Amino acid sequence: MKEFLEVISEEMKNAFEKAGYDRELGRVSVSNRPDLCEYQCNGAMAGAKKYKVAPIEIAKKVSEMLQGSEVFESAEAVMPGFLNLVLKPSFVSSYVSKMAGADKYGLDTPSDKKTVIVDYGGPNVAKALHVGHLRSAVIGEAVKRLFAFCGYNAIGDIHMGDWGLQMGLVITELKERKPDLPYFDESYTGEYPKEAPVTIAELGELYPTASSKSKEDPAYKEKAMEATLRLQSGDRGYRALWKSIMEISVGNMKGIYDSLDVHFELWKGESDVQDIIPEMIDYLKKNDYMHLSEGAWVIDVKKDTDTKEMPPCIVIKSDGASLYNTTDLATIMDREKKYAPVKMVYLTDKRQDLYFEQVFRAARKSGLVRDDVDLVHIGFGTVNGKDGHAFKTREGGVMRLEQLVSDINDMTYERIMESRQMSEDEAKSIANIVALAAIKYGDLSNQPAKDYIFDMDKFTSFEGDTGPYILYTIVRIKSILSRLQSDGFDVENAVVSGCYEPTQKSLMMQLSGFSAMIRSACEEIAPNRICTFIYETANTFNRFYHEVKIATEDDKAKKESYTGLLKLTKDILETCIAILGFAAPDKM
RNA sequence: GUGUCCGUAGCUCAGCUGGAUAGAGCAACGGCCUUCUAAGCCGUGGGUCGGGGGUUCGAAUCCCUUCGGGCACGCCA
Repeated sequence: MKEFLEVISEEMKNAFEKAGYDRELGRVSVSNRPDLCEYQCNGAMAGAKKYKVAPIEIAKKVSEMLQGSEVFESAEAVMPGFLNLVLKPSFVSSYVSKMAGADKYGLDTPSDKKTVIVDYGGPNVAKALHVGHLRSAVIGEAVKRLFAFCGYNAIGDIHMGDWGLQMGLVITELKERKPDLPYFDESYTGEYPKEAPVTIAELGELYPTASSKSKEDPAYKEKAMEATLRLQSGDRGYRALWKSIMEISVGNMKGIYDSLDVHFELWKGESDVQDIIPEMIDYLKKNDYMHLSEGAWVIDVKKDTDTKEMPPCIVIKSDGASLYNTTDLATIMDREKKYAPVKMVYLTDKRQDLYFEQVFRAARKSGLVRDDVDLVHIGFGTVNGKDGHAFKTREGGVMRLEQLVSDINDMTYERIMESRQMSEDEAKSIANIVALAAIKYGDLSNQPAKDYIFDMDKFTSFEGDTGPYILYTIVRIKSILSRLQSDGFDVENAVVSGCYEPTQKSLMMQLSGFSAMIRSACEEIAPNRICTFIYETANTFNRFYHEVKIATEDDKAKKESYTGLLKLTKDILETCIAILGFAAPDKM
């Protein structure tokens, strides 16, 4: 289905053509002066020079061509050459009515499903999830769902850090504490215990301890590196221990990601590509993509057009070990072979911008991906506290993700109990839904690349541009619909048939922008656009809500059309928040 | 030093490919609940869009320059 602005522009372009001007001048946009008109066209001014005519003359002529238009109620030419447009209510309502009946509310999707891989989450197996992991999870999940909605086969990969020095550190520290474990007994040939040697709480504490020890004590660090090497070279006991640690760690992560309604199709990590690294290295060497520099194997990624310094991409360190770059390149190669995606999207901290630029260039140059595969890095900003510095707990420690979610849940629960009457259980379950909306909307409504301030009080205050406000609006709609239902009104078959009120027309025009908004959000990988759209939609709806009483409307035709619009508004809002990764309760 | 992102109301932020009086939210103040959830709606006050040049009929938006800040810059991830 054609986008709303396209349909309108088409009408305008025809008028330009009929008036003897280039039809491309007829592009219509939403008015930035809502007090004057609904839509506007500035083409007359753009064309003035070309035709050596005063813009107002062009505008006037075009305006004449639009007399009797089915689309425009009025198209007024005003100085210096604007075309101020007001739409026919009948045109608006017929478009909206078609939208309501169309698949995905009229969004066109490609007939063949192309694959997009979204690489997000990126947790470190040895470390507890903290606030820093929030953005990657929240934005990544939204981006993945957005691609899926737009007709792609979207695959989310968590890409865990499960193979590096951090594992060696954890193993070393564990060995110090529990040297009698069978994993450390080289002569042991039996089955290793099913039960993990550490609890998740211990694990969370093991890494920080080991990490600080290794910074102070070179001998300790040496041991950790040895342990890492031993693990990587396949020591039976170490592998079994690693597997055991992985299991509890992954189990724990799943729980936390589930609580955020974040789900991955692939639980891959650095360890998964170990087997193909030799093959890749071989390929890179054979084809001379790699050369030795200062003892390390590197791929030169400098381009003549570069105005900045571009260090080479190091693939093998001078001590012969692999690193982050190695596994990332191998992962690209692996994904290319297994999924042949058209796009790979990475969500990490923006500090890794240069790093990904290097990796992408290296992958391209060496032909690890086809030329037309789009490799994009979405670097996001930091989550800060009110003081503008990295978000911390009250005590000044690192805020764990679990803690953060549970704090927001509690605050939300209290807020509900303050102003609503319901059972404790009901309030708790609603609190979880609302809290998730608060967290995710609070994050997603910001541009990904910008740092933002995670203000607990603001996020749980539920006023203004917040997730809860959006949910509240949806709940209001649900409430009317259920009232209509219980009044015996045929909600199910109600359709948008006519337009009677200004606020109703505004709401229809707002909803009409849905598919264009989704398309641009997807093209630019900007979930914040969806937030802006639903916020505007909620505002527009609430104005309509206050203006028009639906349940008590006597006119049957009006009531039906209102109800149809109500349903569409609810469906579109719910579709949007589902893409963003949260949902609305039935009441709140 | 090189590169990169940013600087918009007291605070937090929108402003899409340049367009007519720069928008929201919070905070402040004033209205609106016997009628579909007041977590809402309506209204008031508040900004030389960091500064200076330039391009243009027209600039928060594009170009240059300058000041201020964040971040990154070969063997970490």
